Amino acid sequence: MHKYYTITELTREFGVSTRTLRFYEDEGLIHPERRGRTRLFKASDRHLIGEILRGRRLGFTIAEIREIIDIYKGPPGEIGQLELMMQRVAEKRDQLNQKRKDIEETLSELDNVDEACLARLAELRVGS
Amino acid sequence: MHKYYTITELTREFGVSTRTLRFYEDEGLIHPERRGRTRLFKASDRHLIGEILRGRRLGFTIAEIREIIDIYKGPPGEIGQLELMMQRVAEKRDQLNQKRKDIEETLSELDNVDEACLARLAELRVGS
DNA sequence: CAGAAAATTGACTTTTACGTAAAAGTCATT
DNA sequence: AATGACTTTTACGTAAAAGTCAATTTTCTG
Repeated sequence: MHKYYTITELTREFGVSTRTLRFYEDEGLIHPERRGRTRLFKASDRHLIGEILRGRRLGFTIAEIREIIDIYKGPPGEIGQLELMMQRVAEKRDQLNQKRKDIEETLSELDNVDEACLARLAELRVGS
Repeated sequence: MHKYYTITELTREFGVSTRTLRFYEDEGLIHPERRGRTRLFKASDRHLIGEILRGRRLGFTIAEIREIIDIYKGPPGEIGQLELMMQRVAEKRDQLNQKRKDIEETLSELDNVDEACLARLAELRVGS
């Protein structure tokens, strides 16, 4: 039961252009099958595109996204490789924690602005 | 008690180039004073640079960072303006919540990878 | 099987966010 | 007065990440 997706189905679903998906293929991030010259995307490709775009929303570059994808590809066999991989995981985790902290800070400042707006509105309604 | 910062003091503190800070000035994000032609940065400028770079780490464009900064500039007086501002705050909050969700998902996948690595390492040590 | 609709490649363009180099001006020390 | 560390403006350059356009296939549909 292989359901294949066409490129435009996916562009519609994810809100990106065909050019973008082809670009990701050129960059080696995805490897859709071919029937003739036409690309056929499987569920796993679709899933991967989701992860790529998630990385993009977080401001990661293509190179960084590639690193993350490589990590997902599953643990290798050899001990040295495993330790290196765990180190890379730790680095990515640090980056993400930094971003999360940045988000919390920004959100809390937005909260302040919001409260200030509400307070000012209340004043205006009473008729300061 | 005006302590001024020079441009290179700030580049060192924040790990950016002078070009970057001048660029942010060109873009109207910061407005350092001048003594002659030389820029003098105050504590408030320094603080603002911190917020700009925080936005940058989160993958916001200069235009988006400008929007956020404009929001911080404090609530305006008029009712219509206030409502518009609260709307913009809500939009930014949505963006940030999306990013936070993206982060949580990515972190949890990294956790899986990490566990898989640990499991594999344990196997290897026992001697599979 | 024709014709429309969709997909392909390739080349060129655009936008963003700075980098870099040139040519001076500023300032504190020696 | 000279050195050295900074700083300025102006201007052109560049890498990343697509967008756009044109010319062809390919595939789907009636």
